[in-house]
Amino acid sequence: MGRRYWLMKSEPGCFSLDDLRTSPQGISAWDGVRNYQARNLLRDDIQVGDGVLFYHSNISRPAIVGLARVVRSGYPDHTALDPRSRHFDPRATPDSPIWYMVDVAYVTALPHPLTREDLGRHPVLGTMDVLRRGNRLSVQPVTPEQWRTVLTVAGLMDPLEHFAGAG
DNA sequence: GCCAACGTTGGC
DNA sequence: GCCAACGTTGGC
Repeated sequence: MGRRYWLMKSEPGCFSLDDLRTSPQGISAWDGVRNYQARNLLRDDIQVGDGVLFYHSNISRPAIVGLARVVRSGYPDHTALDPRSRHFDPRATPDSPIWYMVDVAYVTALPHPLTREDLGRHPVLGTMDVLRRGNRLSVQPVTPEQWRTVLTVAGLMDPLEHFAGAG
């Protein structure tokens, strides 16, 4: 299986793209996910090298604000074992950790954030899961086409590159 | 701050 | 196994 792409949501007041950028070596665990569907993605599907769209939620202008990549695949989320953590889950044990996380590395901020309005009026991006009303999944799959389109619309990829070698 | 949508819990 | 109650998420 080749590289896959994901969108990860975070409230910037809790953990922002800038928090990731300024983490040691630009790397942080994506911890605290307490939803089984998202857990399954973290544990089973997300692989090293996968691309991540970093999305800021629960603010006045929610938006895709940057890119990250996965640098460690799923491993037990130890914050579930820590009674002092606000992500503590008394059901979790070292043998049965229940919750999983991955490590992600900062890649870049988008020159301009892509707001929901931006996404919604684009023919390709308008179908993204994140726009679906009531969708609360904090880790979501993104298609390769959506990934490429985000990069192009954000100005991170020269559209003329498609024609390289064509003449 | 409001509230709709969603996931989880727990009584039955 | 059903489903009402509850807590949380997250756009607006």
